[in-house]
Amino acid sequence: MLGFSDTALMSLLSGAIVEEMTSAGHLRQFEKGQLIHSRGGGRPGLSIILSGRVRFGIYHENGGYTQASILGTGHCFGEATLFMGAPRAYDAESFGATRLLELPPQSMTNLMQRHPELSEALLRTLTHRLYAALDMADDLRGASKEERIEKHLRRLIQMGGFETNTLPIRQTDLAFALGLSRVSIGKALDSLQKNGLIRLGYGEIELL
Amino acid sequence: MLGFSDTALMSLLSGAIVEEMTSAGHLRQFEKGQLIHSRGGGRPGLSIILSGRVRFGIYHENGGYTQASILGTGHCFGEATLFMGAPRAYDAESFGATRLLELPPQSMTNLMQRHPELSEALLRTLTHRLYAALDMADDLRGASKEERIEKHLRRLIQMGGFETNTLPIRQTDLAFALGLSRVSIGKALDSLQKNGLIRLGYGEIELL
DNA sequence: CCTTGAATGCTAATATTTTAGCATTTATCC
DNA sequence: GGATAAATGCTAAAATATTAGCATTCAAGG
Repeated sequence: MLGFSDTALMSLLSGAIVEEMTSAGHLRQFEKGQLIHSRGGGRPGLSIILSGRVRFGIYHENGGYTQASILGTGHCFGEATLFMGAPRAYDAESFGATRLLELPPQSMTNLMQRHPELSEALLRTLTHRLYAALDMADDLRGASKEERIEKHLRRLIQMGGFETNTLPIRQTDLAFALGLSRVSIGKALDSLQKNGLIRLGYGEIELL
Repeated sequence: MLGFSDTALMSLLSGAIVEEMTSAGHLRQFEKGQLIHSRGGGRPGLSIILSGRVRFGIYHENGGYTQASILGTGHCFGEATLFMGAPRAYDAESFGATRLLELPPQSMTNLMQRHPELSEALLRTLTHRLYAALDMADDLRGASKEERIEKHLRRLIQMGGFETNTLPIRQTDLAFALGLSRVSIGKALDSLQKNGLIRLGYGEIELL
């Protein structure tokens, strides 16, 4: 399971189940920057990222964009459509060339009934995701700008499964993601760079 | 299942399973304001709130307190100790007279293997909690003070299972929970009250 | 009903953040 | 290598939030 984050669904499943899921689901391929589904709509089902990365966020009517998170290879999404019957909460788009395994609700119910291991793996990933979200909320209200940025970058690397520590992210995205203005982010990034914690590039940030 | 939030674990389980869980677990009783477990420690296991309410937060060394959330009757907590092997993330204390059903990890594994329904119910609650947390994070970065306060109060009522819309909460707690100063919270509450959305009391806030 | 501690209300100086604008740098495409 | 669009850097005024202090109101217990 090379390159997977160890909290990703796929790294918690045995090869036998993965095979069975592969034959039960169906494959979708995306090139860089294609829309996977829109907020509010989308077919229900669980999607598993076989390769690549998916970026979640909201495209606003005024043209702005709020990035919520990035999930990398091995992670799944769409749990809310399965377990809450909810529509898609975010716009999702491929962040690079991406292959998805899509499992309709029926297949998932079927698989979970025959394999308690699958339910357990889902419980583990969701618990990890829940605590990551709670941690993020804690940061948003408690931590300083600099701490918030550093933690956010670490989370992106962790969940996005980036091999290197260089993230392809604009300061504008960071600003939206952390609820601050670009000027504030700029100052904080500057101070982080001066302390040797990060290196700033054009459209990218490296965590040292 | 009267009085339960419909996203609570107990409202998703059949009577048969509840009975079996009751005999497998063991009961703990608390009076108002007793410590249930401390952040960083705690025995592993799933706790289910049979009656009452539990308040989660962090007591700081400097004497301050940061309230994270309140869970009401029917909800469970401690998933992280089961599914992540993590220590307790928050200090937990009974918010009123409270009865807990505690299930050690072994019993839970056992029960989940024999009852796929239990796993599914857990998946549902956790998904709900995850999206509530993501929603909270969205609010923290995007929304105005007033919106943040209103949404936070609604979440407290929803998750805490308060029958009435009157929450026993101090403005100081709200300030900590939302990462703002008491002065800011005071102003925002004042404006909300003037718009007829809330009613302020001494140590309590009513959502209208 | 009086006392006491806790919670809220209020204020002004200080600090921080945003806004809006323009300048500069960078990567890409011809 | 020149043109172009996108991203970052920078600035100062305006808006907003925090801090710290004290005054006031409230609830509970004697």
